[in-house]
Amino acid sequence: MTSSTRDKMIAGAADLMSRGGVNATSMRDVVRHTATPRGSISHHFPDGKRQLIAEAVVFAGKQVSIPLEKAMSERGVIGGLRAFVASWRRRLEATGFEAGCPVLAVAVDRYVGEVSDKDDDTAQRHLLDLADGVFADWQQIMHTALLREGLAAERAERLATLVVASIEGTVAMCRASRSAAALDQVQEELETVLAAALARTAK
Amino acid sequence: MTSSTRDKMIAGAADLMSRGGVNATSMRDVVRHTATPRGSISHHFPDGKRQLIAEAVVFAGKQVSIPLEKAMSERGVIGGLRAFVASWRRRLEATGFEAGCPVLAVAVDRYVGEVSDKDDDTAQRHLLDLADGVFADWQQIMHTALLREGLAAERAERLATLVVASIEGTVAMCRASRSAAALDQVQEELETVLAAALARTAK
DNA sequence: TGACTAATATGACAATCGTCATATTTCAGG
DNA sequence: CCTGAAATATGACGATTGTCATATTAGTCA
Repeated sequence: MTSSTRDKMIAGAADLMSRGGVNATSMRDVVRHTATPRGSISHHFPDGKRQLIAEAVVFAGKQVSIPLEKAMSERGVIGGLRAFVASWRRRLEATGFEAGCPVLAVAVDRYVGEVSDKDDDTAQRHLLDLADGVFADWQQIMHTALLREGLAAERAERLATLVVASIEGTVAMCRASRSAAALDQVQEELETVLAAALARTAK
Repeated sequence: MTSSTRDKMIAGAADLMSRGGVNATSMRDVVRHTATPRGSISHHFPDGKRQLIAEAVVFAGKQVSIPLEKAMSERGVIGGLRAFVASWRRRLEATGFEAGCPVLAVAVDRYVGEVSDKDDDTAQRHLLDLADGVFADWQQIMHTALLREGLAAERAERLATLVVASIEGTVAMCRASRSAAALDQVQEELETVLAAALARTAK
């Protein structure tokens, strides 16, 4: 059995990263926040903090993509978008606008803590590749859902990028304003755009 | 004369923040990166790092809003959008996709470095208020430009939020992918949305 | 039960952080 | 030139960071 301690550390790291970014999340914070033994860090994550962050990014990616894919196939593009936005709004309001997206945090922050500049660069590139993969994953789910409803491939790709990027930006802005108003506005405009794009192919 | 050292520190802090976030930007990095005297930090910024970050946010906000406002009034909404996107693309490509938006970094990161949790909360809230003010400033420039071309107030507000949020998110995603492709896609869709919204009022 | 590995506990290490006290330099105004 | 304030230089402080070495416990299979 893979230790539950490991999973708790990963989930806790993702949560802390979503609240304060990569460098505001210390290993001591993770064990404090998750009530896990500090002595097990190097045992479960022999590559140290960069490994924990990397696994937290992948974890956060799946945590979003799995329900997103289900909502897209069950309720269509518009319904999937609504579920996507609703999950972010729930997270924002449940935490008093303290928690955002840990993947965006990895994309924005530079990981510090390597000894040489060479290792620092490769570690940073690895984390960025993982974040990029998560974003690409979310976009592809949106992309295939749009294709399924008849959109042209290039248009579907552009719209998928717009949806993911705008919601990522909006979530961060909502944290700054401590209000979900921006999320309401963006949701409405995205629904309008998607509905118009889908209506054009349906006629 | 207000010291040029002070301005260089603020600009350098904004630059480093846009590359690695708030907590990856140390005061020693700022003086190293800007070749400014380390002994002058507490002289020019008696409130320490939080003051430097705060001034860097305001600086970065004006650095964007001033040319944005000019482009909006000279070239209209579509032209202003293109100038807005182009300036971000230039920044991304000129730095090898290392530099992003320092205001987004403040919105994503939690500032650590205060002694008490009480001071930490108020300092964090202050920085978030500044970041929120910058975003609101950019949105309002877009908002008034849309009003000037005949859009209804609520629609103009929603579109302004969509534009700022989606571009902020896209810039971060472009850093992760080390490619400006997402920026191209988002720009095209935003232009389509704005053109359609403006055409409806023009008829 | 005995043995062996996984898991956790504990303390220490060097490095870096923001900040501050103190000393020195720079330089405009009398 | 003199003076006083602004600006810079320098070193140190305590606190925190990631990491690791060592020791102890837990748990599982023979």
